[in-house]
Amino acid sequence: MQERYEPQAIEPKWQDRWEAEGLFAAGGRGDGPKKYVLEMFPYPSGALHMGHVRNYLIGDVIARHARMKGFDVLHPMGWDALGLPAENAAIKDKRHPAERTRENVVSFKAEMKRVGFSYDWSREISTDDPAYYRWSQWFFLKFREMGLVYRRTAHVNWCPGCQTVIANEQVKDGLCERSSDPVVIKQMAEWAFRITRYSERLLQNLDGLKEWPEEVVKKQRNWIGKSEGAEIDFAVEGAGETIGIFTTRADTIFGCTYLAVAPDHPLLETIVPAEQREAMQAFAADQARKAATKGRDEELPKEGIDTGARAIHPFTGAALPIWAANFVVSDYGTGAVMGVPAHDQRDFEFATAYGLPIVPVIQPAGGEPLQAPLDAAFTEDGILDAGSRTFAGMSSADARSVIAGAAKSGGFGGPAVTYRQRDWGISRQRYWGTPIPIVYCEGCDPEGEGIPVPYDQLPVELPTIDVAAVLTGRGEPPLAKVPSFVNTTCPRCGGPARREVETMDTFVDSSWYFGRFLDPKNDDLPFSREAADRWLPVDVYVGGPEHSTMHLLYFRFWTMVMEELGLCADEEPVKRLITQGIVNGPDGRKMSKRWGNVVAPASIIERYGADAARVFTMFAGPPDKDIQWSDEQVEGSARFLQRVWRLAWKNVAAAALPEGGEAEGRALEIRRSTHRTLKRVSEDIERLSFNTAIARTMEMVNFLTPIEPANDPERAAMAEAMRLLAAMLSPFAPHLAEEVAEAYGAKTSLQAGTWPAYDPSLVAAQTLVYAVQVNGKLRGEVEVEASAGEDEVRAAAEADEKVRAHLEGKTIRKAIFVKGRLMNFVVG
RNA sequence: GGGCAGGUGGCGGAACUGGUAGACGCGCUGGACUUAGGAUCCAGUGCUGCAAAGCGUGAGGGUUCGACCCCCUCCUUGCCCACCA
Repeated sequence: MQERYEPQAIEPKWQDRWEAEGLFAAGGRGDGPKKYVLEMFPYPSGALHMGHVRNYLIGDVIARHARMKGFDVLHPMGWDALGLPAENAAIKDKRHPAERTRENVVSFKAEMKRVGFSYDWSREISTDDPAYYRWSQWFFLKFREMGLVYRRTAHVNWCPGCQTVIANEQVKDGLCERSSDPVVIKQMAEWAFRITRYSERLLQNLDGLKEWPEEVVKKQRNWIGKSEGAEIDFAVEGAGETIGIFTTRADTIFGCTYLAVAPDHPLLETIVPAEQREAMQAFAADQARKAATKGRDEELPKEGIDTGARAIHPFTGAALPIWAANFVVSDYGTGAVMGVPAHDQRDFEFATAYGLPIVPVIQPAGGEPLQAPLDAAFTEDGILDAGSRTFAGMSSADARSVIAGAAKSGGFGGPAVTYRQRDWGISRQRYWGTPIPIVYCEGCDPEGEGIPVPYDQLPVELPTIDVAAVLTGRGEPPLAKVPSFVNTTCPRCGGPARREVETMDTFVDSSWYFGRFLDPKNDDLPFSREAADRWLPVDVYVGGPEHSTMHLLYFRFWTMVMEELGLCADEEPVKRLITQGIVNGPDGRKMSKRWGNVVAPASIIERYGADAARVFTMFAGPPDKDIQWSDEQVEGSARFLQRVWRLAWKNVAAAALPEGGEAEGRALEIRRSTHRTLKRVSEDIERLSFNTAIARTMEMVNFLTPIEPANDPERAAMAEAMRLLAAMLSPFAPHLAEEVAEAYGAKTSLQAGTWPAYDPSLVAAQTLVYAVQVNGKLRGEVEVEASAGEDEVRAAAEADEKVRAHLEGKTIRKAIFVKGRLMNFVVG
């Protein structure tokens, strides 16, 4: 240890030493307790930004602390390398995405190392490595065997900017989340995963995710969107067909005066009378166009067209018009609704616009009967009136189940559940993704269902390409322009065949990467069962809350399937989830190039050192809250570390003194302060309150700074304080901590050492300060022996002058005593 | 339109289970040391007030001996979803 604190000198030194000693390698502690600490792996863009730093730091603090607590810690890092940003960059500067990715990884890794993250780099993975995506393809094939993959023609979100299909989850306010281009709806064939088969399980299991933020659980619940109601089938007059509708308000069915179906409802082709067909098609095309061009928050005016077909009301036998309407969406429920204008606001507006009858059948319970004509729908529950015939007099709640039951026994429907969640379309018309392991053979697969590439032919590798010729960002998918890739032989008949030219959504790659870290070199399986049993589930997962409904839902789904495949024992991937807040710029806006308020970690490290950057980031606020960058606060953190250093330097001669021995007087005070701090820091770290943990150490340093030890017990107490302080600070400021610990005699890295235990006898207080209130207002404080009971505290309180003044001439009606806290006199 | 999370000094934030609101840091004020100090150390710093005291956690109400914390109404900021039947 030298007199001056020079982070630029000590930080690389320790980083090299950690690496040389292999301190962060997982699996070195036998069968002891394990901890798998994971942060959402990044797309390796050019430079690390503060948001990354914060994300990884939260994990790093937890990992470092866990190692000191004796856990065998798995803390890996890898690269979510495939995907649009890399491909778009490649198009822009005509370089192969793989090249750029390699470069970025190198610089990203170097920057990460400079921050002092404690990763086990021997497990590094990258999704663009064929040895990795081979297993994504393997999963695709397994999923297909399990009936979880299918080809569908669907309305897809097409981003003209990205020239590809994007998932619902990737559309924000009608714009592509990535490029901000307005998304258009297109009809396309695509591969999809049947995630909806797991909707109920994904929903049910949420109750078990006790250590997930409520916010994320609620978002997922919302996203899955379970809705319980009834499906009712209406016969179409003279067509031999029925239209099923889904409703949550079966109690209102007698108020149904029309049916409304989505403009693109498949049944329309068969039920629309010939003379109406042309108008129908024009309407559907018009609506498709309007839907595609509508703005973000825009709600289109309700439009519809009478199809000319008629449906028979299953309870009344009445013939109801079937309308095609733009407010009915084809991919929710059955794509058709019953129009009950009196009791549904949307139906009301539609009926009003087109002059359809409005028939109230529910009356407010105990209120005034509804007056015709209504000026708005009555949407609350009530009592069924005479219009509901045999169901009249029932409450809405009762009627819902009774009517659903009646539909069931009548053979025209019954209780039904619908989910808002849709299947997961994974086809992307891009190059830089995992190739879908399918070939098409006209000879033996004329239907074009796709023939799986045999497992022993995996991986289907991305071909090397001429970037300028293939990545044009226009036209058919890039891989279609690579004949050597497209043309192949059919694995089934040996004849000529064409490869699938679409690639997979990158969310596929990130759905199971946490498993590959367990066993990154495995050639037989994505990972071995043995490794899974040792390390899964992930104990702590850290990432942004923006992944609540995409990644975090997909990888829960994936884990359920992996469990079914026997790859792992748990069907949930993560025990504890931490969603970290954003790092805003000094101006309070989200750091982004757009605002020019980005702070590069490298510049901070150069100026103040990585430890200062780390301490600032952890001290600025709790992990899940947004924090604001502040140059002054960073300086404050640097200043704190300087103070620690000076304190350690000043007392370093005491390092040679033997530890322990009876302390009294000031030596005892020093020891008390140290152990009390240790207790609180330990507790704060356990509950992830890193900002307050750091505040505790600051308090301790403030207490110790003015002390000039005058004798050996005091000096020894000071040395102990420094040793424990180094341990406490090491998750946050690991480099400085190592340097201090070494100066005070540590023979091994703190990471190899143990988290210190506090001495309970030094933590217990001798005296306590009680607050004394009169009628709930603070009037004084009294200090008493810690063992003092109510009577003693009361006596001391009543003896206090200020308190006495407020009790003067009043009767104490009640005295409330809270042990260790306060005494409250209620007077009158 | 629906859902979720927030609103505490000049600023970032503490207060973990209803028990002394403002820990810790920044900033500011004064002092010490110094050729100097943007270094360091010491003291102070919620508001009003000379003081006694009073007032204070977005606003208003309620429960309680006691409310930043629980309940109701409202305002406001941010995020997410959205013709979802």
